[in-house]
Amino acid sequence: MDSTFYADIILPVPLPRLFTYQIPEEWTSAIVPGMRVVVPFGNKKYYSGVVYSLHDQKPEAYETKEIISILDKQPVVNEVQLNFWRWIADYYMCTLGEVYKAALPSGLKLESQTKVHYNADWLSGAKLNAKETIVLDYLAEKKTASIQDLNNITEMKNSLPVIKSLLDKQAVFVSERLKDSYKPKTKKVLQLAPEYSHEQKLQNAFTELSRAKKQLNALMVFFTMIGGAHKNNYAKTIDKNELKKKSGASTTVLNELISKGLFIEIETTISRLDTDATSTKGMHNLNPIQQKARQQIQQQFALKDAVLLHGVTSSGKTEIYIQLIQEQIKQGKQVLYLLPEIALTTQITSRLKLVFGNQIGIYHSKYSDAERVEVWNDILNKENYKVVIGVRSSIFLPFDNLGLIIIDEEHENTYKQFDPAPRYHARDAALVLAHMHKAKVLLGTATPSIETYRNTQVGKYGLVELFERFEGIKMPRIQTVNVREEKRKKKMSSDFSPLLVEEVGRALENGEQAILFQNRRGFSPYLECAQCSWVPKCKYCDVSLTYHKHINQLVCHYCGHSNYLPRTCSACESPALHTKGFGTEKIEEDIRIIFPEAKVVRMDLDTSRTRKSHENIIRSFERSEVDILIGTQMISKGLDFDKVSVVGILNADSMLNYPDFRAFERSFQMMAQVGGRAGRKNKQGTVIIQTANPDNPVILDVVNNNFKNHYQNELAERETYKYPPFYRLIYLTIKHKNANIANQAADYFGQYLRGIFNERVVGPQAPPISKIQNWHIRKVMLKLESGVSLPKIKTMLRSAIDTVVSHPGFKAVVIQADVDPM
DNA sequence: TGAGTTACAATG
DNA sequence: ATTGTAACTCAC
Repeated sequence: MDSTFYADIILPVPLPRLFTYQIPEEWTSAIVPGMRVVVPFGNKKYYSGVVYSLHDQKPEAYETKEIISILDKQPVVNEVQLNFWRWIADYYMCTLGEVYKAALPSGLKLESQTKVHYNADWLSGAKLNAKETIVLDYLAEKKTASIQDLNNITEMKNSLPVIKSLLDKQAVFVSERLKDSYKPKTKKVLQLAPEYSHEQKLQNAFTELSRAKKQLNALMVFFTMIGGAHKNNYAKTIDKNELKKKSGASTTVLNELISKGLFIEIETTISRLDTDATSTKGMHNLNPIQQKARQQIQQQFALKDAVLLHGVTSSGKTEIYIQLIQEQIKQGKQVLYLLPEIALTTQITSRLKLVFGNQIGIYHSKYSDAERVEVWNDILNKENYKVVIGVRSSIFLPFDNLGLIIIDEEHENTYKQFDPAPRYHARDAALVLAHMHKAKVLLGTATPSIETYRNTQVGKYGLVELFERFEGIKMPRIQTVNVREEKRKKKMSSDFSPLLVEEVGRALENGEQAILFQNRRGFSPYLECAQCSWVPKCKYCDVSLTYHKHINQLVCHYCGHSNYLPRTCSACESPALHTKGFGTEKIEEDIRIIFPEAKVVRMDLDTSRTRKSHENIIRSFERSEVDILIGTQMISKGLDFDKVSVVGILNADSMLNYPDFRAFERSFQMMAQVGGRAGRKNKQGTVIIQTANPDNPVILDVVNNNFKNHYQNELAERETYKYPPFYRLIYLTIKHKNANIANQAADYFGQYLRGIFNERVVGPQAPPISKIQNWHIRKVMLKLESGVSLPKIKTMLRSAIDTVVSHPGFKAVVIQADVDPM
């Protein structure tokens, strides 16, 4: 009987198994699944991993290594989370290590950093080349440097070969260090030392300080700050920095007072998160229609685990959410409020803060990592937050008592992570998470996804409808303009139809605002040779480069590589290179010519990279400092502007013609959502859709505001062509740096799969963009009818992938699976 | 001949 | 992913 215990550890590597380590005897009782530990991995690496399970089965095939240290006294990941991680890894065909990487904020993951040290005992005998000399001279002075530093000073992408040769010559040695990248924010406060609360002692102190004028002054200011030299105030603390500012005393002066024993210095951790609001005001009473919807939701929750709230924009969904959240808090439960993107958080957060004060935590990627660690710890320790507003990744927070998950804008595809693995859909994963907590799920949207709506129709989810706009706001009038006709009649001014120009002009006259919507950034300007039609392409990817006017450069939207403008055509050397296509930049330019007086602002990925700039644009639009807002789909997401009377959709066809089975579904959602921005109290808004095909069924459904018809049409199409929700899809991506090997591997893989799955296999095919960052890409699609056993399919698929990538010659082939792709 | 590149196996 | 090693390539 072996009394040694072992732990199976999740490590942040994309390897499909756990790693077993021996637990040092003194820790056998201290260690629990969910704790972080440091373990050696490979020759000289250390990783921090998460304990998945404990057991006493000694592995027979190899010698186990020991756990170096335990980082936590309590688990940072709870049991439900570990089960949830396991589900994600199985369902989305990735490793637990990949889930671990996605789930924990990086502040909770330790990074291993290789440090290079100078060997002082080294006797210079060997000859060194130029680079080696540079590195060694630098180290002789600094003693220690990171690989990063050395890359910088040698101006090499990778200084490792140099370091390796120095290592061989024993001129340097390296060490591994783990650093904890999260540091709590602290502040220093000062307090009067307790012995000075005696009147006499204090008097003496003042006398003694009579010669140290600055110290005396600082002490006086301190007393005014605590509210006077009175016993009741002596225990109060003052922020050291504030005292410094108010008294004008330097740090030395204050430190002198500390060393004399007058002050004691206390270091306290403070929260980076904004927790001023503590009020629980701002609950609005629901109107009768909202009241009824709320009751229906509760009735449905008694029968079903998930309910879809299908409510038009401005129908007051948020107020209903607030009531439901309030109820959960009363029962001592936690609530997760999922939003698709940061654009939405600002408005919703301020609304919810009014009601729930500091019980609200916010979790999204544009927050600093330290802030995210604080949210994580707050929920782990059950401190303040009962409600978390967050994006995709907030499903990984350490909830232990969820009562309700609200998934707002349920149809949004930003809930799906594309790259890297885990390629999970936060909506679908949240439904599983809710099930684990026995919690309810409320899905909310004005334009449900086909999948979700079908679930309501087959009785899996409840359905509550809310088709009345709040406070008598009318639904907008939607019109189409046939741009083909207008072009033929030469009525178009650049990309704007006469009707659109007229309506925007009228809005401006009335002091109202307009939104112009241009679908996706990809529909953007590029350079073309007027003589031979040559178009500059990215040297690493199979895409034409996009022209960015403000930086006067060509940029690849796939790898971000930017190029200066060529002066002549590379094919025929003609200097006649012209910009083609139109993106938001060109629209901005053209609209300024038509309406020179108007204040125009553009919002797309380029202008709102950061949270702040995004908020600034939205805020200045809300404050009516902007007349016309031009944007990509970003602007379609849930923003409620009060003064928007006209919305123009400049080119509806580019979305409809997109080669994807979801093109119609997305077009409907996009047009309906953007259109929903129009309209204000007591006045009907106008939506103008510019298209070459005004009779397209999707456009007609948008014009008639007929979601049900759109759903029926779409459902029929999906069934005929074997797509979700009738069939499940798995995309498989085959990648290799060499186009030939990519082809061969893809063909081999395709045949192998066809042998197992027969006609369910489509491809392999080269995708429209067949090369990204020098990786050649091929795709295979699997269409699985409902009723097949997914776990079995995935096991077979896994072994098929293993067979291909272990085939000689295909060892460097990468095959990635994307389950339920968007 | 040896530095530089590429392929591959192992990681507990 | 990362790292070490074996096999291989290419210019001198």
